[in-house]
Order: sequence, then C-alpha cells, then structure tokens
Amino acid sequence: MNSLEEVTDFVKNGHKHYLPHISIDNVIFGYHDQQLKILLLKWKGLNGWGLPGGFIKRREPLSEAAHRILEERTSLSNLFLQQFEVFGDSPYRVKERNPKDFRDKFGLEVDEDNWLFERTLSIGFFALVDYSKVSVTTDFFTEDYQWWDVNEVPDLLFDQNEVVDKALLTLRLQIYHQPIGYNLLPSTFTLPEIHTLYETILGKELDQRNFSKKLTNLGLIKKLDERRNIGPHRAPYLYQFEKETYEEALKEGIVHTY
Amino acid sequence: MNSLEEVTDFVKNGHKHYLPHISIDNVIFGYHDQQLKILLLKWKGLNGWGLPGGFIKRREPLSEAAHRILEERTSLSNLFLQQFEVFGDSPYRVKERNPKDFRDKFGLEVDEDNWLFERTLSIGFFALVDYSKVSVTTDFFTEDYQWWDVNEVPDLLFDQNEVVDKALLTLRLQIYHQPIGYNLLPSTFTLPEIHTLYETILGKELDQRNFSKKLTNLGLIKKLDERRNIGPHRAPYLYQFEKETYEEALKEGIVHTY
DNA sequence: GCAAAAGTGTTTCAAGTACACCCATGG
DNA sequence: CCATGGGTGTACTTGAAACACTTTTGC
Repeated sequence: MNSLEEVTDFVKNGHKHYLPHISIDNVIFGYHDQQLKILLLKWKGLNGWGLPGGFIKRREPLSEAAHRILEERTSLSNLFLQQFEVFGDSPYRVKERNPKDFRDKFGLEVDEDNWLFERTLSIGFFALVDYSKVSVTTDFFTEDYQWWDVNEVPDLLFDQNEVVDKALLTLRLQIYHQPIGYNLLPSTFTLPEIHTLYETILGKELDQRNFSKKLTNLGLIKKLDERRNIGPHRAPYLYQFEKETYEEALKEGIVHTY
Repeated sequence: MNSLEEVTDFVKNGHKHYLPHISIDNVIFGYHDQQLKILLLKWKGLNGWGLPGGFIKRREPLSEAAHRILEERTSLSNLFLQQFEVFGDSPYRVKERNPKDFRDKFGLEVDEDNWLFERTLSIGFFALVDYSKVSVTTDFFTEDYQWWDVNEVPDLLFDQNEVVDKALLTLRLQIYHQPIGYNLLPSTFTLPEIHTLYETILGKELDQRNFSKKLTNLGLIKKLDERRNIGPHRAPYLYQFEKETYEEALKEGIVHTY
C-alpha cells in the first residue's frame, strides 16, 4: 500500500474488504548473531514506534490473515506463527479513535464514522525468524523500520508494550514445552549456536553440558560428521534437527525444564 | 432477552450496541458429585445444542463482556474465566450466515445485510464452576439447557465441538501449572474430594498419597482440626486452601507434574 | 606456545513414582 | 464384627543441577 490512490481507497472503502473492529498485531522476534530482537515500524504522523499489523479480509481465515500480514512486511512465508491473546481491555482498546488526528497527521480527509476509527480489538500473534534473512517493507503509513533488542523496546503506540510483554512471556513459557530453533537457525548449526539461542531467548545462562545432553536425549538434534571452520579455534561439529522428532515434539509438547 | 420486542430490537439494532463480527463463546465446566460437565443450551429453531455465548458491547472491555455473558446465564460473578483461543479458520467461521434460515426458524423478518449474518469470529473463554450452585437462565433463542458429561458431548452447532475440545485441552494443560479448585469445591473440603476433582478433570487416576503430599508440600492446602461426618465410615479431615499461596501460584505458575 | 573456543562425565540432590497395610466409623 | 472408605511412610528410580579439565585450531 504505497500510492495515494491505494491508501485513499483503503481508508474510504476498506470496510468493504476487511472486517472492522478486529485487527492483528504481529510480534516478530528476530534472532541473529546472539541477539533477540523485535521488529518495529515507525509510523508517519503518529511519530512513534509500533508493531506491524493489519486487518482480516472478509472471507479470509484468521491464521491465513496473520500469515499474509507477516509476509507483506517480511516476505517470509511458512513461519511458526501463533496467536497468544486478544487485547480488548485497556482504555485504548475500549474507546473510539480520533479522526481529527488522522486528518492532521496524514493529510487525508475522512468522515467521522470512518471504519478505521471505530473501536478495534487486536489479536496478538508472534513469530520467530532469523532476522538476517528478512527484508522489511514499509508503506504509506510507515516511514522506517528497526530491529530492537527485546530488553530495550521503546515506548510504543497505543497499548502495544503490553502486547510485546505478553508475547515475550508466552515465548519463554513455550520454550519449556516446545522445541524452538527451526526457523531461527541455519539448516545445520553448531552446539554453541543453539545453546546461545536458548540462553538469549530465556535471558539466562544454561549449563552447556546439561543442555546438550538434554537436546540429544530428547532426540531433537543429531550430530553430523562435518565441522564448521571458525577461524583460529577448534572446529565445532555441525548438528541438524531431527525433523520427525521435532515435529512430534511440536505437536505433543515436551515435559521438562532446561 | 425474553420478550419479542427485546429480541426484535436486538436483531434490528444490535449492531448499534454491540460490536459485529466478534462473539464470545463460553465453555462452562461444572463439577459436582465427582463429575465434570459442560453447560450446553438447546437452540430453538436450529434444534441443536450449542455453547452459551454473546456479543461485546461497543464500549465494554473484553473480559467484562465475557463475565457479563457468563453471569447472564449462570448468575455467577467473579469466576475464574480465561480466554484460550480465537476461532476464525473453520469454514463456518469464514462464510456469511444465512438470513433465510433465521426467518424460517425464528419467524423474524430480517434484511439480507443484517449484522447477525455477517461473518463472525469467536473468542473462546472457559470457566470453572460448581454446577450445583448454578441456576441457568434461558431466553428467546434457547428453549432448554443441560449439563453434559465432558466425555459425552453431543454434536454441536457450527464449529463448537472444536471449541469445546480446545477448552478441555487447555484446562488439562493448565492444571499442571495453576492451582484449580477454589471455585469448584466448598470452602472446606476433604482430601478425597479434591483428589477426585483432579482425577476427574485429568481423566486419569492419581496416587492418593503422592497427591496429598504434593498439595501439602506446595503449601496450597492446610489441614483443619475438624472432620466431616460421612455416615458409616471413618471421618475424613477437612482442609481449606491457603489463600495467599493459592493466589501466588495462580499468578506465578507452578512447575511440576502430578 | 598461546589464546580462544569446543567437547566431554561424574556426582549429588530433589522429585516423581510405585506400592500395602492399618484405622475409624456406623450399622 | 464387618463393610466401607480414610489415612499414612518408605524404597526406588529418574531427571535436574553442579561442576573442571582436556582438546583443537590458527596465528
């Protein structure tokens, strides 16, 4: 959505194509180089940072909408993407929005009863990606994007800090019950790499020996015969996920701690 | 909503008071006499069983709406009530509904574009109650109610079997991480009572000695000096929940299995 | 040979699981 | 005294946690 015509049509006629009153907010966790980050977009006019989000098409399945919205921004499909909560309690989520702001800030003429300004609940989804593989797209409403460290998320628009906090909490809870890493690591990776990934997501240290025992005992990863050459140090072995065990664990859940 | 005037107004003008496109479905688990049941309503016209549900008022916080809808049916307030998933993927949740059916079945005249017939996502909530304390209310659309054993839920309207299945799954998962029982048991109860409650919810046997050790070690319940007189058998001791520990565990979660 | 990172095993402790007998009560 | 249900303790097994030294590599 880049041209003025497209945007005007979206604002004026969007309610014919999208469901009003419900939006999707995606919390996109990106991992790379031992850092866990979140994708934020800088909104024009509003002059603040917010989550990539969007609306559900009138005949579009919910999860398809979440994937489409994610793909529009990141060009990535087939990701692990999960709904975690509907936000509809905070003061912002109860009141109507203000069309005057919109007119001033975007220079678009809108009616008082435009669909965008009615009360809108938001369904939170989160996804995990390797952010070095992501090329982010901005549009008419957004002028910039940035990956922010999860520990340094700025004040966000609306109630979106709450959304991010809840997503992070859910992710950390989930890591105890489901395998994570398939979308975040290259197809072959080393033990130190996946070890650091888990430490980064959980925000705490994990004993390296116990950690590798755990993953190996669960049968989630298997050692290959190759090693990776990493400069002046001992070459680490490469591993890869055991696809079947991994999928199984995703479905059935794991009962354990790390 | 009982009189014809009220109903007609709801159908015609409901969209002015409620948010269209989103509804709430409550899965109300009721426990009593060693049985875990679910509250279902029999719909007039549609001639099938379904969940008690409703719409969100335009300025009403989401969780308040869920509580209101629950209270309208059960007269119970302040219950443990939790959202667990938004349903928006199944074929029923994608297509529009059919106003012809409605006219035929309820004898109400409605326009093609009436708000009730647009596509509607549903937010699933579940609650836990002692069903002997519940007096259920029906209305214009519902002619009967019944508590159904969770293992004998009939074919439900729309996609609601999926909703019930997911609620039960969530409840069973949750019982491993949160204390349950405060809303389901009298203020004082015996060990066999809470033991059976957990067995019933999980649908499997739990060793009685290990179970009581667990709850006591976690500090969730405390033994009183009284006993309950239960006919021709040894009188069991009464217990009650440790309010502080219980609330703490609700907030923080428990890491354990049973 | 040295700096930097990888790899590897054992012990300890806590928690979960399995298991069976005696006790109390009312009829 | 007997039928029914309540109450209690111990041994075993499993998994989590703590912990340090040797190996490899390129410079």
